Amino acid sequence: MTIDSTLRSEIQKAILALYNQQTDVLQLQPTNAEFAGSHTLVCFPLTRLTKKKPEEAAAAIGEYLVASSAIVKEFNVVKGFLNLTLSDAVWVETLIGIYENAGYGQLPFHGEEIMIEYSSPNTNKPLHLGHLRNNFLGWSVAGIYKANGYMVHKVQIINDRGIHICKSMAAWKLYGDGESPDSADMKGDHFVGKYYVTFDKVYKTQVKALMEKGATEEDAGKQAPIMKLAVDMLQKWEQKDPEIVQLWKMMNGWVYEGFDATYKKMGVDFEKLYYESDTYLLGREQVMKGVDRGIFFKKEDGSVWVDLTADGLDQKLLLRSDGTSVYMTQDIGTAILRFRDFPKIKGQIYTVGNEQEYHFKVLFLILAKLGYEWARRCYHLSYGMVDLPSGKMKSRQGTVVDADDLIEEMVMEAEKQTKELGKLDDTSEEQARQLFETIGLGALKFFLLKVDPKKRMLFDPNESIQLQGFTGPFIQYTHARIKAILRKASSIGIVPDAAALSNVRSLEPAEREVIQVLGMFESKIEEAARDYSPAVIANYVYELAKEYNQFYQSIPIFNEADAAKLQLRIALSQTVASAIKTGMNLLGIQVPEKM
RNA sequence: GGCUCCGUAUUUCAAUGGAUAGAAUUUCAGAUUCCGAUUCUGAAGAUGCAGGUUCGAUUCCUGCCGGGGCUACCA
Repeated sequence: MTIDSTLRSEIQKAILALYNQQTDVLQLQPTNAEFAGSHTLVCFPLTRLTKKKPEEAAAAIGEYLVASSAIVKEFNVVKGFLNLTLSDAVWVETLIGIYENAGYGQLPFHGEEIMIEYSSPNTNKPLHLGHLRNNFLGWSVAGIYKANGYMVHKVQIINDRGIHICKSMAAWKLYGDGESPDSADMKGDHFVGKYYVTFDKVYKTQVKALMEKGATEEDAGKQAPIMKLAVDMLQKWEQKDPEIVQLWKMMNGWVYEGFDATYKKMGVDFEKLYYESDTYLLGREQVMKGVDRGIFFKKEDGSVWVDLTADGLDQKLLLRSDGTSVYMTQDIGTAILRFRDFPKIKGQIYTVGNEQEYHFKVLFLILAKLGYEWARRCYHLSYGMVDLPSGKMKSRQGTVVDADDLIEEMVMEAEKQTKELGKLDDTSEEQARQLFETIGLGALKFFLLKVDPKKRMLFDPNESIQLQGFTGPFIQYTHARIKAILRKASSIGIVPDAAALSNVRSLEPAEREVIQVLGMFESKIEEAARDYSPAVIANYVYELAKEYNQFYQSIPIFNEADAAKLQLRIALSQTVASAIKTGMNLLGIQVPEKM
């Protein structure tokens, strides 16, 4: 029973007693700092029930609560707002409850399973900044669902098939000269990406040359020899030409090796990988069946379409006139395959950028038309783009921020700034290196996760490694400092004990405030799942750390003669530390014991 | 053009229809016995424009202005 829900039922009792009315829509919110109290009941909406002015009703309810409820100590009324002050015993009890609950912040498995897809890059070039937002977001939402008691299956779809990889293949075949990532001393994904760039350059020169000879831009695009080679490779691949399949496997293999290294650094993982090359045929089969059942229709040229005009959308292509599949086709197949593989999942979450909102709207509609009732429990976790100060990232213009480079830079910057502070006396080389990674990655993850996923955001590489303010390292530091306090406490033999704590009768305001924030943790985890938003957790953990720092600053923890009070402060510190740790872990961020 | 998302301090982000719109950053002024100055306190500074709905609007509705995205037999 949380304080909020207890208080709600007390207020309901009061309204029933005073006005003989039932209501479960009470507007309860935290009290503004300028007024006394911790909880505020907004009384304007109650006028209909009470038939009184808000101020009068507020005063009456306040008086009733103080007289009859054990938890409400005082009240004051400002306009229609009823500010309530709770008794300190309630706060102490709350703290003890959290302190003794080892599983705080983690609900037990309640039987529901859910699948989350994230990452899902193309296999023709390395991961960039946008992928980082995707990966951190997906991984974190998975963690948040787990904390809410779900069994979560993390998957991704690898877009290993299609013209994009054939472009890299074509360029490598023409200019690669048998080179491999090893011989070039490059990461596999960067190596393949290099040939994708080569393709683009050559292609542009060829198009330009053809246009100078009088071809239209469209024709030139199709006629360029290197493009013809890529298209030819794609067709041969579809016909399972052994040589092409071999080349395709080799180049994708290089990319996977590179991706794996990056995933490891990012700290993300997957339970199962789906490959487009494995699912597009199932998609095609399903589409054909849909045609037979009259859900889709075939045009004269043999292409297959779905008509969504009744749903306010357009007609959408599902199979090309030559019978080959498109993006939508394989996504249909993938979705169906996943529900076959994991029959118990209640739904799927797709972590994909918001430029594909239309695609997923269509996909879910199609799946529903095909009769899959789970289609309405598929959700597109759509996130905004990451912009740079120079504007939008464009791979063709080389204005992308490479994921590997960025992580490397963040770690180096963390090292530089930590060394400037010069507090690494007793740590080994290995520990120090680990710490720099923890701080660098922590800063990066926190920076990308603290913003509401739905919104586009700005990433300034120069400013991203802040150690102060609303940042990951600030919170990491707060945790490390609490740990130092706890080490000292245990060295002088202070061990909190619930029975002793419950003897504490009065609290300092700063202590009350920390406990109040602490008490909101579980509701924040629920909220984060409901909104698919790690930003909720990031904001909460920051608030908690800030609140603790104020407490730390205003109250000398070890200058307390009263043993029970001292224990309470240590219990408080310990509880905050573990809440910070749990919260940060939901964001995929480690918190060091020392830093 | 149609559909859709977004416009908040210098800047980057907050704000279930609630009180004097919060943080961080920047600048200036201060604090610190205990555990660790990556901390804390104070000051300055904002809702694109015009209407509407109501006790109350950053939030909901309409229009305008400005920006992004989608609107492929690409993925």
